[in-house]
Amino acid sequence: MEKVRVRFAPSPTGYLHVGNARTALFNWLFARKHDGAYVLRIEDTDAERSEAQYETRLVEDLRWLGLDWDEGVDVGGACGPYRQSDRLELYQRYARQLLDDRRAYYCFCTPEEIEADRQRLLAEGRPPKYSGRCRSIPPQEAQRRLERGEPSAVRLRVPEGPVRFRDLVHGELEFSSDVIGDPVLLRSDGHPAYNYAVVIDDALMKISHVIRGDDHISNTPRQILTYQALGWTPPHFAHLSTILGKDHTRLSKRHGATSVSSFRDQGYLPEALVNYLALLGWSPPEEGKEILSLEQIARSFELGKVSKAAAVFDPDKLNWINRAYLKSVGRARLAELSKRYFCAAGLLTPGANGAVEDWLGDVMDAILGYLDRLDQVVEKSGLIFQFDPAAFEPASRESLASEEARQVVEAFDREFEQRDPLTVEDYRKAAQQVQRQTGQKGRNLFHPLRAALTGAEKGPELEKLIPIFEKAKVLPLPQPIPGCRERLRQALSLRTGIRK
RNA sequence: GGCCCCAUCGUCUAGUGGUCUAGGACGCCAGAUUCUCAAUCUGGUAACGCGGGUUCGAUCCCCGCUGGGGCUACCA
Repeated sequence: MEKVRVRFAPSPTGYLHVGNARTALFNWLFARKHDGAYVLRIEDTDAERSEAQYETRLVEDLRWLGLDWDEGVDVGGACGPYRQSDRLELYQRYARQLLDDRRAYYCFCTPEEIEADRQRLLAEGRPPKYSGRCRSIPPQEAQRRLERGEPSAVRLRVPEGPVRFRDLVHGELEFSSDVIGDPVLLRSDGHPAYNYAVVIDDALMKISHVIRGDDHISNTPRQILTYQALGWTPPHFAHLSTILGKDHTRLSKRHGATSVSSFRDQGYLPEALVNYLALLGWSPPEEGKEILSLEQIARSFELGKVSKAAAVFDPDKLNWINRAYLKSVGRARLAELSKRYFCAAGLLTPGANGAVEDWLGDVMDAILGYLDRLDQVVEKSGLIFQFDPAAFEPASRESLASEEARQVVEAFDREFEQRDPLTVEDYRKAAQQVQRQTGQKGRNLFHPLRAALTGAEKGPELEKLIPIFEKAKVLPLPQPIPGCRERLRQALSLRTGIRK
């Protein structure tokens, strides 16, 4: 079997979008599955819209996702250059060949003429294809006009007859060539048109399978015709369905953040994003097992099993997958990853030391169950970083106002006094003591303690919170966090205040 | 307008001419657990767009319709 070579060929006209990321992913998976090569090519022939900074972002985003490439921009390779703007002479060379073979011709039509033709055809209710006006200009005349400096484009002479191809996800596809006007190969500024450049690049880079978005289906016949005119064998094609937003229109900024970098900023893990994207249009062979690594997915990936229908992007499912990964990454990495969010909120200093990071691990462990994304850490850890009896929830104030609750809290305070800092074991012993002393148990025992410690009715387990509060006492934090006894004392004085 | 693509629970999907009383996952609901909430576990809810064919029999094959999406550039 021929060597599998696939490519991802984005144009650097903006940030990497999740839709494109999925295309990149499926190419990567296919290459991995077949032990082939994955090429990254930059399609920057549209100088007006392309920007170098976007290429850098693209490379960063792809790397972050873990979709490494074997050849291409940034890594080099045998089929370079990998940036279309560096391949201009190649496009010229093959255009000349096509011209010499009379498979292509010079077109001197002005943009105004073409637009006028288009409008007329449209008005007549006919397909707006190129008229073919310059098709039969004799070579000598074309040469003369060229020498006179007349601006000209190069067009492919499209032959009669249908164009057929077999798409790896859609099956047999057929197009009538009489709706295809002679496409421009080279623009009058000498730059190649997209549909021409891809052909030259894919052929020269020996791409075996072109896997791309299904918005390219109708471009495919043109490209196949170009391969044929050059006497080359077209690659295999596979067209992936579009990703839609909740309203079933193409996923775009209107649906919120859609760039890969924005997902990173929100605190999605790359393995989660990529896992979710793979599930959009492809399903794992084993039912019920959807949390899979790139390697696991690559092993069972098949283009033929990819869905033809457009898929709606579902943030809920992405969140579920992200939660699954957040739970599995381990406290050290979690602390490391969450640091930037705490720093941004001023709760931590960037140079935080090992003890602080270790403590942060405890914090993350406590709030993990509440997180979809890492950018929620500050919000979800509010009751750890903020302690203000004046801001206690009304329900907590109320429950602390009872005599029973006051006794429980005071008893805890006495028990805690003997240990500093308090450990989970100390706390457990204290709870037993308090239970014995006050006769309170269960909810009546723990709830007043929770209310006094956090001022809230709900939150992480006390066994997790207590060591966090205690350890925080000695940490160099920008905003000090009171320990348990301090909290109890303040809560008790608050209650007294209310009574008066 | 023309051409093209697509159509199973709310969403992602499995599935095949009869075994489908249509499977899984997310979501949602309920129960279990817990000091509380979250997490977790268990259970439940929910779909073959419509109309014609073909066939002994269609979710699965064909046609039409409807709906959605795309292309229709000297953009990519």
